[in-house]
Amino acid sequence: MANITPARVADNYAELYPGGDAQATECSMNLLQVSDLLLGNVAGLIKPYDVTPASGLVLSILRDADGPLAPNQIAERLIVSRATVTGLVDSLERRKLVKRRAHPTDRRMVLVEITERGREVTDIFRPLVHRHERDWLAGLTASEKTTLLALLARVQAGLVE
Amino acid sequence: MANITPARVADNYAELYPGGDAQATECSMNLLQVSDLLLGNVAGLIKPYDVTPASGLVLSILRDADGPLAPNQIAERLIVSRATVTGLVDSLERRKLVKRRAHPTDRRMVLVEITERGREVTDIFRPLVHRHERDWLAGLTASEKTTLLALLARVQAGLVE
DNA sequence: GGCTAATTATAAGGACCCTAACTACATTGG
DNA sequence: CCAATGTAGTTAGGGTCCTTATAATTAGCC
Repeated sequence: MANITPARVADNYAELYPGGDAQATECSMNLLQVSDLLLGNVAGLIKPYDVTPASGLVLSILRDADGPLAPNQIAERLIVSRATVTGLVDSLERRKLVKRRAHPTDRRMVLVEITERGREVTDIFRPLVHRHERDWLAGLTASEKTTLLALLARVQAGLVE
Repeated sequence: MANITPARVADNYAELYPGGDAQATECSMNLLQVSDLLLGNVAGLIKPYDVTPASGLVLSILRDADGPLAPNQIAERLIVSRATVTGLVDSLERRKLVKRRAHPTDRRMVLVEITERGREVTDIFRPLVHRHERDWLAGLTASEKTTLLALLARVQAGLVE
């Protein structure tokens, strides 16, 4: 098995990059690495249900919504383009997990509705993912998770400026 | 501009997922979201130099190595398959940023060598990325970054088990 | 009626990754 | 020595996810 360890900057980082911050770079590298591992784990977990991370998010959003949503709204929540949502909905519709319907009043719009089968699949894979999330982060105490969340929120703020 | 905020679980998470841990789920969601933002920022930053995140990593690895590396070694460091490295090296070679050479003794192997132009490009985009990493994380103090790194390392440990 | 804005869909493409199969070569054990 | 096995790199084929640009439709407003 691959022996994966936290990413480190070079020893001579400081002299190579006078304007840099070795800690900031290490944070970036490890943020990316940990996310990649996490995403891979999730992908492997839900693959048996024929769901991918992105389409799983769409299902999840629809499952929790009060009713059908327009692709537009889904795109906003996923922070992707509407064209991307079109493709994701296409693939979900092929698998009969969602269904497109006409908007009752605005005929430009489409409403995406989760099907009964979509609900069933979502209600299976999502608890599974959540249980694994719990296990993956079992090494952190509740207060450490609180700290991590607060730090991530601050990093995010710096990234969207 | 999109108003991106930290991801939150539903209010009724606890009753929906009795076996779950809302904090763990929020950590996962935000880890992925922050990484995605970070990767997007980096990609936009290096795009003018005609470098993508993955090929930039290959260049970076070669730039810091003592000499040429075998694709095998690059794949190990990137944690991707050899086939992926073949493609990345192909694209870098097309742009004259790296060059393939025969291994002196083992004729199964190839050595990938960064070119002078590759060094120049790397020496331009990498300091730029590092300065931005510093700015993106400027909202965190040194000790907070230390904390974040420690927490990420622990999360990683939970992910590779 | 006519203009502008909004919405979805389509087309074309790029970045990134994988597995499986294949070739060439090296190594090992009889 | 040589047959079997292992290793390195590539190729072929595929999949996911995302983009921009464009088209077609409709809404909303003057």
